[in-house]
Amino acid sequence: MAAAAPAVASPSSAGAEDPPLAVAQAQPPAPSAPYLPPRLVVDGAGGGGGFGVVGQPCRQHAYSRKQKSLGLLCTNFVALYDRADVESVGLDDAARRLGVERRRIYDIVNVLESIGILVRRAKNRYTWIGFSGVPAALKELKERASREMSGSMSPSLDETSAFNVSDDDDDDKLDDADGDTESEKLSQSIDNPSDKPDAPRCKLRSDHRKEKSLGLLTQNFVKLFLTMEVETISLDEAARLLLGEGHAESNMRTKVRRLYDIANVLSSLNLIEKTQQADSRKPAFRWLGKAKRNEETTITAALPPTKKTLPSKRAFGTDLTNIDMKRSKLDSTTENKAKLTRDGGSILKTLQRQLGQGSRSDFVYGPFHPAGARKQELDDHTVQERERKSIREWENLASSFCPQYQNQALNDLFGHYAEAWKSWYLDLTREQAP
DNA sequence: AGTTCCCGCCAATGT
DNA sequence: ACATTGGCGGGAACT
Repeated sequence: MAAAAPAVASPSSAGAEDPPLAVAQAQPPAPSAPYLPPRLVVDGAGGGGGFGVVGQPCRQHAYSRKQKSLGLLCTNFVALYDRADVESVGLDDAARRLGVERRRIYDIVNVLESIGILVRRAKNRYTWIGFSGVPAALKELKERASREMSGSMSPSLDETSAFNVSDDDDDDKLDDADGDTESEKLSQSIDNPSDKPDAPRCKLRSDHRKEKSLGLLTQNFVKLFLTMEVETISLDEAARLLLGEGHAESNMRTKVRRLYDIANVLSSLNLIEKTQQADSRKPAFRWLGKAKRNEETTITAALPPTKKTLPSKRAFGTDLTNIDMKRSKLDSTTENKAKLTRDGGSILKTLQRQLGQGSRSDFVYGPFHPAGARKQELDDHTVQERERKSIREWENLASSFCPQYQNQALNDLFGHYAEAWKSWYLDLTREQAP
């Protein structure tokens, strides 16, 4: 069953009343092409240091997993749906538009939901909340975390004595008034495999699944950042912490794999950033969503506002599709994508216009791993300052970045995103420091 | 050689 | 029974 291209067998291709996401849909002038993805984001990639100039798919690529990365997909996903007029997201629609298989969408959606950006409404249907939902979700997570932590736990020591993968959690969905989705939660309590002999009935058997869900893992991962004071965690540590001590090696490996996935999307959302552990050169992640302990009362949004670079020109990553290409398959049709690349700008244009074009927003929301830039930076002045400084980096980056792929679409979000953050901060401060 | 992590099989779940 | 969801880990791309 080679499911090469995403089956186009979709009833509502044109979507009679599909959401107006079609912003970037510019009928590709290729009626002959089988499915032809609308756009693609061609991340600089350039592997091996060839990302010299902007969006220009270096000659024919081979495969490049970077173009298929979850992070990129997430970026595109957000760019595609984060609009004022979007309220519903259909899985099939997303998959089709982004040119990926369904499975991938589930990954994205699951973590986005755990962060409050989405809520499941029904089968195949999600409601788009947007970044404005993040603060509340994080707050919730933090509270829950500290709550469950205060119980019986020694400082700086492992938590739950769970032997299995089970861990904390007391989930309770995203706040939000009104009775929305089935606020399923359940505090499982898996234990020995050989079930409980005389357990009345609170067994919750088969809920193992949920415990290992990406969404939960994401929340727990985030909790780590929100609670611990160390501001850089390696996936190894995270896995170790999230898993009990009961290491399983193979278990760890799997967990780490998942964490990579999560980290990638969180990175694309700019909630975390990849760095190196203070002293040990080990790669690790740092939380960017400022929310830890009491910090200055300033609202310093998670993303450094300052800097209004944005060269006014160049508008890249506008594509919303991940090319479809099998792992190791040099397809000659590859050259097609080159063509697709240009023409970008539609969304951007639109956005700019509705944003009051011209750099009104200060800062490029998503300089996701600007490949070269970041690397160089690290290399340059070996990052050592363990604390703050992230801001600095941003500025730095902002002024020296190579805009390959800057998703301007997100600029717009920044507005209410910051706003949300702000209120969140005040809220927090008020409540924990009367 | 080690790290990162995409891909998609196929088992739970849902309808 | 068919459709959705989504663990899970092999193994390839990328350091």
